[in-house]
Amino acid sequence: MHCKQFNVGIIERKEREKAEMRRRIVDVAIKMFVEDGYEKVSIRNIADKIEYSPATIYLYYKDKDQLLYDVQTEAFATLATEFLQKVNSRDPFKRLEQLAHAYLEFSRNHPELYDLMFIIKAPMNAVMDEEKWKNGDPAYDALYNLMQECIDKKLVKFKNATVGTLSVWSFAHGFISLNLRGRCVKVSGVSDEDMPAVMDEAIKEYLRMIKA
Amino acid sequence: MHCKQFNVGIIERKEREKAEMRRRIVDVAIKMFVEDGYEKVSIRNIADKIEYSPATIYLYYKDKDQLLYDVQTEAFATLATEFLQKVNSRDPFKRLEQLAHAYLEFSRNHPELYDLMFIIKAPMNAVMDEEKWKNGDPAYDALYNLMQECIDKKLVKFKNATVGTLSVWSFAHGFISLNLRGRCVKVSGVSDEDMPAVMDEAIKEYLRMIKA
DNA sequence: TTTGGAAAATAAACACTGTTCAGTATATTT
DNA sequence: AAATATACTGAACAGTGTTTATTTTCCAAA
Repeated sequence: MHCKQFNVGIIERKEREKAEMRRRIVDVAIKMFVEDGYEKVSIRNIADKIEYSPATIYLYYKDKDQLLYDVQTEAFATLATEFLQKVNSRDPFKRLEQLAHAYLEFSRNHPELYDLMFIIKAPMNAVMDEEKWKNGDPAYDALYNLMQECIDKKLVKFKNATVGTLSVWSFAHGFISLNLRGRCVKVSGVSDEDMPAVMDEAIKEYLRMIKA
Repeated sequence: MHCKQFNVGIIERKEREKAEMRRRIVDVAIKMFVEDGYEKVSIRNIADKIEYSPATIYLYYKDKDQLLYDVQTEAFATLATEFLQKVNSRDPFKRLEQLAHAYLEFSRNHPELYDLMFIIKAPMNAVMDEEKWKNGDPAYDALYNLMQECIDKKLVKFKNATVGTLSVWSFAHGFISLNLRGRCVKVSGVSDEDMPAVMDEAIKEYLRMIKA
């Protein structure tokens, strides 16, 4: 109970080491996601790769959901980077098209990350009911602000930015998730190779329709 | 190797009993899905409820995926029934609206079934890569044929029935699945109670947009 | 420099999961 | 009644997330 910690340098190093360990865990987890798929990501597998005991992970994360939440954070950071790179047009509506295209491309290049970000339940269990889910904010806000600008400049038919944002997002997510889960190809008769083209056409058509 | 079964009545009864047992298993499984959620549906839980050993279930189903596939079949039958009841207008475009509404309503009344039908991976593992997924066909065809009729009568903007069908379906599924997975409410600022209204409005707006 | 105590890591266990298999009980045929 | 085929199950295997008691490591005071 008595205060016995005097060396500030050491507690700082300890905190640094704690953060480094969390980084190591998340890095391995995200790598396993991308390389081996969601199924292979177990606490024991992660522990094996970082050469620690499974119990050690629980010294750094309360449970698996909390860990997956941090992995999700990382995945959203990747998406944000790609948005910044690819959404750069002067014309707001063109930026909307670029954003949609970047979103689709991300889902194709990182399907396992997309899963974790938008489909899988687990990481959301780490978010308590009262508090807010912050991971999705930058990506959502990027679309929302763009939508608001398009509405203000009368470039789209939407009157309400929230409805417009959710509509565009849902349209893209619907296609992507149905496809990722094998519901799309296996029922529509569209071949696996042609699916991306169909999706591109549908998105293009949709964006043409919402244009004012 | 020699043919030793002579009593046809008995083998017929055996087949009947086998079918009855499969029914009992599927019925309990679907009941557990609806009542307790996907998470609680384990082979052991099902076995407990039907008062048989877990190993017995494997005499009737190769694995859990095959069982979930049969549960999915049942769920799609429920959806088909609701379609038949609620999609009855003379006007094809109105039928399209009715279909969309019925789809949304189904997802709200049976979220766990919706999950199994359109989101969860497992039941699709039972479908081999070469063969077709038949469960979704009646529902997909209902929308597809309706879409084709609307195109033929120039009631919608779509030129291609497949693109039109997948677009409408994806739009609805996107909203529903983002919402079911807690991605929608926790990022948009829309309250949990207002979400259905926002979805209804968005769908209404979309249907207005695709109208020729 | 040795000792006392805090902090970090772990082995082992618990309660689950899907699945398999050897062995038992039941039903049918010979 | 004996032999055989069918139906069923207990126990085990290999895996999961998680907890706890124990050991190892590390740092500060005596």
